[in-house]
Amino acid sequence: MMEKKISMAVIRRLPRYYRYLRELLNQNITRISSKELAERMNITASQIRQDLNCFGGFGQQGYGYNVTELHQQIGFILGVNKTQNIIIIGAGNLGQALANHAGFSKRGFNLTAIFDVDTDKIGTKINGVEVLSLENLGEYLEENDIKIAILTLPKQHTQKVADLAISHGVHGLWNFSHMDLEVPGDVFVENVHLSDSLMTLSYHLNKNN
Amino acid sequence: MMEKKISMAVIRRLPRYYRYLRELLNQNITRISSKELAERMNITASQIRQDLNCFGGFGQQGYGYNVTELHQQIGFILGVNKTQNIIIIGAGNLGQALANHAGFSKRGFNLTAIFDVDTDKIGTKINGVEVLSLENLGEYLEENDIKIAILTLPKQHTQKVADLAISHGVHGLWNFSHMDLEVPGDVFVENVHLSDSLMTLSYHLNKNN
DNA sequence: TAGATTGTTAATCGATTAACAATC
DNA sequence: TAGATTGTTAATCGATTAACAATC
Repeated sequence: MMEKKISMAVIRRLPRYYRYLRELLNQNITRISSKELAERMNITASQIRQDLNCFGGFGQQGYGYNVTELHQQIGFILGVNKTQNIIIIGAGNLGQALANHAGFSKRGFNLTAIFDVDTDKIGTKINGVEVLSLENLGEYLEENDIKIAILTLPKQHTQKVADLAISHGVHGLWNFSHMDLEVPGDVFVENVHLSDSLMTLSYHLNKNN
Repeated sequence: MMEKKISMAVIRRLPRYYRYLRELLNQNITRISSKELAERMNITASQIRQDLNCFGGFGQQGYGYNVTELHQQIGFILGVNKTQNIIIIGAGNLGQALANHAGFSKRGFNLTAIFDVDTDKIGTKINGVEVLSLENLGEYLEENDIKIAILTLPKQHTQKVADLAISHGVHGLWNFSHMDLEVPGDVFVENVHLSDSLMTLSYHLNKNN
């Protein structure tokens, strides 16, 4: 499928396009030019056309883009057109919040299990999903088709749990631990470093002091 | 303070430097060269020196950087050396999880109140912090020194609540709603679009299909 | 056909890396 | 002093924007 390498900058814009196209569909707008979409998104039309052409010619000269089709194509590129199983490792505040988050299932992510070490939590259900013992993680991954694990556990344990998950077939890690993971080249890590994010905000409020 | 414009790319790396320097301190390492730090962080020494020199010459030729001093300087640049009051607007799953998150107070962020519209929640406490009615938000902001608001409410209401907060002195928004905010030029928005982040991860697992 | 807008090439801009003189 | 490593300038690389021929 891949010909030239797609830059990270482009990839990170795709979900935003997807979001704006969804909004257009909600407003029953079926056709849009790069120029008008650019105005709505506050970027250049040139960037939109360059970005989309990384994946193919989705538009039509003289007409623009068909919103339904473009939305669908980007959904396909992002892999949200199908169901993907995910697990959460770490049933703390954040893990629980993510388990209860409604938005993920809408985008095809199917939470099948939550893992923790706390015996008070093991055996209970969060948002209808069972909490299992971390001891059974390897076994569980062998028996189920899980490519994505959400890491919401204390940072001291994150690397070794990640290693375990990877050794049992997980290829994508959504890492909420406040540290960087080392993984093989064929595993992708998406970091959500909340403290880093908050510090960036703080910087902007304090830069003129 | 500011002379030349600091690029966003540099700013987003600062919390990561801060994190690695903290780690060095924990290991009782008091001195480090850009070369060695670069190896640990998997970036180039050149980039480290360029980044740091945006803010001043923190190093010493022939020696390297004093870890304690550099850590402190970056903390100062990020504004985490002092206490900053923050509020959470929206006491749902995510709002509650953030309220319970221990890490923020460690970096000087002091949660003073949580706002919601749910009468069952108003008057209760989350992690020792009172939940107040959203109706009292404007009044509260007038009476307290709050520069940062965390937005964890349904996206349909986020823009108007943001407008209200801004009109009462809030200058930084940590936006967890799945939408983009429009704000005046002197207000900074840091977005945490979790769905976008998860879709980026999904892309990488599906790109070779 | 004429008008509009894409796909794509070329130009510009900014960020990263390399090189090295300054200096501790 | 000699060795090491910074601060900073120059070179390279990549990403964004502009321009325009292709074409619906």
